[in-house]
Amino acid sequence: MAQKVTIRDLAEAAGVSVTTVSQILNGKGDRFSNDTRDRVLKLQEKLGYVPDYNARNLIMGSTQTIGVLVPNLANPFFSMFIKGIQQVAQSHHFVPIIFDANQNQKLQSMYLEELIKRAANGLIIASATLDANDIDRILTRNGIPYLLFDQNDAQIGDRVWVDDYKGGQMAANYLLSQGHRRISLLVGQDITHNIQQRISGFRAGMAKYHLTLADEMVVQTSMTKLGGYQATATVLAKKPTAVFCINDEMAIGLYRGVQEQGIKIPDDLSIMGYDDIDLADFVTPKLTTIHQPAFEMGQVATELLIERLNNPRLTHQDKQLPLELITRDSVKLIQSGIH
Amino acid sequence: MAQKVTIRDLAEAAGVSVTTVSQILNGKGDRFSNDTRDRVLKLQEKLGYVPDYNARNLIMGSTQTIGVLVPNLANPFFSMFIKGIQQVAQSHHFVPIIFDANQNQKLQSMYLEELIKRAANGLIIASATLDANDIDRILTRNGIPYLLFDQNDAQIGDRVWVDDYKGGQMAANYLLSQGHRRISLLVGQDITHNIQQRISGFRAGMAKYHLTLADEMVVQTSMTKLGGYQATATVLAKKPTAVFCINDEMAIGLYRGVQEQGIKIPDDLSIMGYDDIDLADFVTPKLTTIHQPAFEMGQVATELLIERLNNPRLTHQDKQLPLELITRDSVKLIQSGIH
DNA sequence: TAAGCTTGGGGGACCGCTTTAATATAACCA
DNA sequence: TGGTTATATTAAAGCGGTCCCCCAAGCTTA
Repeated sequence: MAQKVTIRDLAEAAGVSVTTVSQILNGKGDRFSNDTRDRVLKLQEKLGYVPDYNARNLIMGSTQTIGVLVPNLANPFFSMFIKGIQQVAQSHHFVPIIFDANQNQKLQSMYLEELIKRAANGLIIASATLDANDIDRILTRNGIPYLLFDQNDAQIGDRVWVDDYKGGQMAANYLLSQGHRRISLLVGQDITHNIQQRISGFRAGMAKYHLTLADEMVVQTSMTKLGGYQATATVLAKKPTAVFCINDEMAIGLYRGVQEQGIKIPDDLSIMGYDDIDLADFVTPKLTTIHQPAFEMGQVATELLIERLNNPRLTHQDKQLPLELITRDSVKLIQSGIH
Repeated sequence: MAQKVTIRDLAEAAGVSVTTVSQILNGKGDRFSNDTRDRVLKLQEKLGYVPDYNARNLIMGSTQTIGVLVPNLANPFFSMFIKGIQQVAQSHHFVPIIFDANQNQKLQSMYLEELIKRAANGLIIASATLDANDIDRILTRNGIPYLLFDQNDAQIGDRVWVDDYKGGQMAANYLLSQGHRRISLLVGQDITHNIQQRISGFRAGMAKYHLTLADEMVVQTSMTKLGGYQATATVLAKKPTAVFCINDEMAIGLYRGVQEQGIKIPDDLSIMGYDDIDLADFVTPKLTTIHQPAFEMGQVATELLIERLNNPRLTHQDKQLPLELITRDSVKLIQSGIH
């Protein structure tokens, strides 16, 4: 490879000073003659000069980088979330660095450090296992603005959220309106704040019907397809008429387990999910679920963060996005004596 | 935020010179007394000193960064691929910067430039729409090693691949062995080299049975679930007994379209996919497909690239990974007079 | 005609770090 | 005792940029 061309090379070639080149290339060249300006620009093209990223950032103090931490890239919800991030980051000339922390505590800390090292301007963190206060401590110490996602309890950092409590209620209402009374709840291992909200909302929804969700009706497993599948027997043992899965992935896993037993959805068992990943529309039967606007959430999260980057002394930002019940084919209307 | 702590602050606090601190922190501190070393290390912890990334890279000339370009993050195949990349990158102290080019030509070029600007040490490119020669020209001009993926025609850059030709054959063989003769092929819009191989292999497989794949039996659509779904009518119109989808995503889309018509898989129609994304095991009926080791491919790709980074004058690297037929429930054994 | 603008351009400090080469002291050996 | 070597530490030269501030020459203007 040819030796890298520096600003000094370019200056020399153009017969001007380094200052002149720098100014012109940074759009501050009004005070130079057209002649000089053209010459520099032409020569830049010709020599293929690209300002050294590190040198530039060193002095500018910004990397135009946003760090992103998600628990699982393979979950379509997060794929969409990331796509949203990428889109608006790009339009603001930021670059997202994405880490899949794999729900692994240690890895997350590592990545967090890596992002700090790399002087990310801001962070978007969707972490189940990192403690919000830990994050806050380490990040504010380093003066890095961030936005917490999927973990909205702590009143720190900015926030983009959906009303999970209401989402839980919506799910309950719908299931109950379809006549279901014996409902099982399928949840993950570590209950983040937002999930907790969903559950509470669901409970509240049942309470309105003067029903309570017995503890024995909630079963825990990992929040993946496999987790849902593995929980099949346990769920079935509860003899529910419907099960509300705390995310679509698990619902899809449960689909398989249930269908393997020859049980028909929704005739023998109704299943409801949460997230509305693209897949929900492609399984058989199509999954009834609560739609979370993952892509928009990514967009808004990034917008808020960049907003704060531009204006550090903004007060706490908070944006809520709407949830929506998507009724498809996985929940059956059953007879019910009540109501 | 407290002013960022620099190496000078730390040096002063420890009562030693900047050099000393630098050396100790970079593991070259053998020549200093234990006393000094401990003092510096302790103080680093206490002050929370993190070396400035840009300053460091400026002088070191390396960013420890690998750029990754994929066509679609939401495709589970690429999610897994990326997970593989992340894993080995991490273990070699590299950080992947991932871009989802969204099958958009312009975006891809933009991202490529961005990656060059950011002085990525090397690139892994899975691009359908960028011309291999263009990539090569721009990248070698900048002296950046790279590895092309899913586009193996060009004999440039390193290469990790599976034998798609054989994969196509395997699919054909299996379908034919199950008695299918009237087979439709569902492919994408832009046929990359590897896909072309799959198709050729498939054709060759049929040829062995003295059959030919009529052009009218191949239908094109976009390589997504939605694409598969939208192709339903066209596919059905061909009246095949089986259809081979060039990737699993399309197969799953087709599943839905077909099932909406009340057509039973595999009883009325057999469907076969390619990739073996995790989902293949969770749809109903479970999808018979050809397994591509996405995760391993990500791992190997990264290993090869890092290998080259460490040793630029390596000869062309080439690694082949095995394909595997995964028979599940979406292909039916039908009566056949032949064989 | 001297002071003051305007126009076009350059010198050089500095960003935070690594590394080379040099210095100072202590220890060892014959 | 003087020379050699080992031990412990540092001064200073950059890396490739940006930007503050100064400079020179030609024109006005009162």
